[in-house]
Amino acid sequence: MTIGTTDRSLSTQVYEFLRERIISGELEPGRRLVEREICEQLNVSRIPLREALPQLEADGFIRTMPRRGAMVTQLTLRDIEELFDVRESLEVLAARLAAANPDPIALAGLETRISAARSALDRGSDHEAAAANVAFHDDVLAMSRNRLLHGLMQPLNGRMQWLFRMTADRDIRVQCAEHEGLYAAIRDGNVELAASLAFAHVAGGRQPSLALLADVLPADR
Amino acid sequence: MTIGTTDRSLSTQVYEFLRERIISGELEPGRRLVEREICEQLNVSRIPLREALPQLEADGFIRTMPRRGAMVTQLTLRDIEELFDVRESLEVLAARLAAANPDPIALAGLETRISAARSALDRGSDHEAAAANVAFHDDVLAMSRNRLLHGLMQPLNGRMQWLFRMTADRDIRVQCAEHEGLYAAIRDGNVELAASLAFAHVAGGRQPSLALLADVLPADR
DNA sequence: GCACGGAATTTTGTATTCCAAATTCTTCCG
DNA sequence: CGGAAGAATTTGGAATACAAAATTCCGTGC
Repeated sequence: MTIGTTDRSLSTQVYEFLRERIISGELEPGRRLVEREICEQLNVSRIPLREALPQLEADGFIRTMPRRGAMVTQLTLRDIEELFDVRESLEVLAARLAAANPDPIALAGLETRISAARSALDRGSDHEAAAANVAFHDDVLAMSRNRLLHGLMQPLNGRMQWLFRMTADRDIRVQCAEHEGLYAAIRDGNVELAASLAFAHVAGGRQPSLALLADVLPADR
Repeated sequence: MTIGTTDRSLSTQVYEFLRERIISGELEPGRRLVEREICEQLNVSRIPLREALPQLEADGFIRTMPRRGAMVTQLTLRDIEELFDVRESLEVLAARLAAANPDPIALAGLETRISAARSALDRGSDHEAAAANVAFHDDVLAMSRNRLLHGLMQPLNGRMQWLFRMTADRDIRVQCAEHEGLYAAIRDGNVELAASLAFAHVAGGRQPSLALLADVLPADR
């Protein structure tokens, strides 16, 4: 892909380009990002790149060390536990806020996600079902009508995306069922039920994920 | 102040310089940040400045519009409600985690904050007492031993600091009392009590603050 | 053959200069 | 007084330069 033909500032495009490749795993954890390489590949000068890097760092996608450049963040087991704790709290908040404001249009959107996941499941496409489930979460977040919350969660989810890919297929049917329960609670405006279902949903994926990752992750720093 | 004599990268120093001045209110909300001015004032080139700006934006301290530069974030009433919601959730999580791990050294630190606040109060120095109370919150955050949580809360608190200054003196004695209760719950490892006290503590400051701000804040965007 | 030390190379951090495009300011005219 | 044309400012970005730090490479000695 050549950058420069579309809209927005180059810095933003570089940011998005790198973020996508980190989330997708193409730039694997630990990979060093060498400025010259990226500038050459994207055909941009160092200025927009060096504006993109601090953003990526602020969002936790890379770590930079003085005079040693940037590398893709390598999550430790502890990092992931921290992520789960925070995500748990914020997903619960999102569910609570969504249930407090069960807007019909947003509800219809959630329904779409659920039926998409279910039909993908029927067709045997676990991949599509997982994607629909990710979209469901994002929609709940949007439905919370708290832009700050949504903005905070985005990079957290991005950082966990590869983890989702590793582990989400595990119990995708369970996830779909939980989503349907959560949807019903939100639709009915049952704030406390939505909160506890959201909590259970996130918490439920925790131990299995951590167990799966225990041996592939680096030790804590 | 002249930048350049201390350690760390210039970008970081510029970032911190601007952040401090935004938090302190010296750079008031809505103020435009003109690159040339800042570069001249700090005697740095545009490069480190342009690396600092995306960081400030990622942390919510400034907003930038393409081709129109950066300005200090002007919180709307809705922004502040969103902040309260998120802070509520995260402070509760921090209290919960701290109570789950009542480390003696950290507890001693909390005690120090409490007695500092109380003695400042006895001396009639509301200002110092408020500072000690802010430090107390930060210590609880640190005690949660969740670096992600701590990192997320920092800019949120920074953005609300001027609000604290406006409203904190109001019921500083109530705050101290609530802190003491929270401290006891954490010390005793009473996770649920700590959580509900933290919730009440944040939620309690909410309506009074919003009422105070209702007429000075700009309308929602 | 391998560890070690130092030189050569690469990379980052920052400055400077330059330019186009967009925005803002000024000024002049109706 | 309002508005439009032109001037000045400002941002977004490129190219180049260079010192300092880090990394790589290589030759030497063991």
